[in-house]
Amino acid sequence: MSERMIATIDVVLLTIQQQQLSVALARREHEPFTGLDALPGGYIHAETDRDSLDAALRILRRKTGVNPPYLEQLRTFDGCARDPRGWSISIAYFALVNAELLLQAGHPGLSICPVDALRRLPFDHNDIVQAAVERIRNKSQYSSLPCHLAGERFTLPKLQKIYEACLGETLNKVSFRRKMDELGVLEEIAGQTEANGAHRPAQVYRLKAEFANALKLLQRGL
Amino acid sequence: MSERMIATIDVVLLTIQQQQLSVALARREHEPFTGLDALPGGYIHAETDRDSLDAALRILRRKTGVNPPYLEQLRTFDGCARDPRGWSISIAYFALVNAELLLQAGHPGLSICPVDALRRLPFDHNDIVQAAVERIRNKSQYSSLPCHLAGERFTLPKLQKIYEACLGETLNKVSFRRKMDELGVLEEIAGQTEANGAHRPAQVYRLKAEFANALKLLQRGL
DNA sequence: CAAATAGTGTCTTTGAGACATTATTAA
DNA sequence: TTAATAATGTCTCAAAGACACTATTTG
Repeated sequence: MSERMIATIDVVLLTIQQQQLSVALARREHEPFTGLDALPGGYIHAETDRDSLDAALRILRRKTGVNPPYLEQLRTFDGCARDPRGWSISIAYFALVNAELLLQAGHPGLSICPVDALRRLPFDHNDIVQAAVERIRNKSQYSSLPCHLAGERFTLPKLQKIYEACLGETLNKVSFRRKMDELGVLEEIAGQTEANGAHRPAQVYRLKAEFANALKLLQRGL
Repeated sequence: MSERMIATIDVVLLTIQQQQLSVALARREHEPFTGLDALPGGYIHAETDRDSLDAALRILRRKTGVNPPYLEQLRTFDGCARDPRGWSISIAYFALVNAELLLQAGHPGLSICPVDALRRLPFDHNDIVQAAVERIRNKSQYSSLPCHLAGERFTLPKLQKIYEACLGETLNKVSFRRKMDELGVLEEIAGQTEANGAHRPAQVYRLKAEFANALKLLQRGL
């Protein structure tokens, strides 16, 4: 029946490594392109996955070992030209995780590559990564999205570096702090500071519990 | 083979009727839900559609008779619960068209319903419409998107009403005109005005040719 | 001329960025 | 004390909204 299609999931798992926005790649174990690095992906299992979000979580867990604090659908890539096996549908997802968590999982076959230094990937995976980068650039301008890259505890200077890596530009310190204050998603961990050299230590913050799995938006961007 | 799925397209075709953001519905000709109004949709044809965008255009032409000036992917709705036939994938698209063009096509079985007065639709089509409304609300704040609802020629007061219908709020006239000027997508039709009562007639504008099929974005919203 | 909406000038307020100052630490 | 970064106060400039005024039409 021609209406039945190959349906897969691909996940763009982004993280910050050495102040660079980077993407997790998994060595492919199956044909086609066996042995090459590509986005973590796999088939939807209609018997066990309730929906594609479920499938994306399962695939991420299996291929990267992490349960990301942020996961949303990116968009669907499809057509007759993107897969040598023929007409295919890939529902692409977009996930964020702290780099330490990802390295801690230490999954075999996994690598992390800065998005600006990405080589040619199989299928249309370069297009998918590009769409994810556009999405994070866009949302970083007016939301708390990059906070999910920061891990459990972080200082404002570190968070600003993360925002800057996401946006690909430096930010005004005063404006950045005003915006974080306006967003209202952070809370001070009273009394806890982080020393980082011969100078005043920085206050440590965390995401308020109610925003751990939600985004907060600004009326006006950064 | 369990990885082969039912794959369909659904299109949210939006228009403005009586200053209200409205959605085109088509009477269903096939099971399930035969005879009920639902989003125009159909199967992807792997033999003839190069990709899902192609399929969306074909389906729109067949079910509504129009070739919309704006069409983009919305997102994919999927899972075991949304279709009585079982696990399914619907790649949803989002289209804009001028109401006159749509009525001119006069396609049988087609109706137009304000999104705020929408009754219960089959499948998860209410969710899909809601996602489309969120998308247009969002993009109307900082882009030329609503211009594609305005038809060939229009005055600035009419365009402002269209933006207001999209956003669901009234706008400041001076700010709106400054933003339209800043966008730079409009051109005056020299000498052409439109009278509309016992008062000064309004200048007629059109979209510049280079923006007929493109969006222009603002740094800051309206 | 009166009434109505189109279109524009300008003032006020808000908010973003620049710059400067204070705070706190290690050497 | 010095050097370095954290944190904050404040000034300047740009842009959004409010308001008022002019323009042009019909009755």
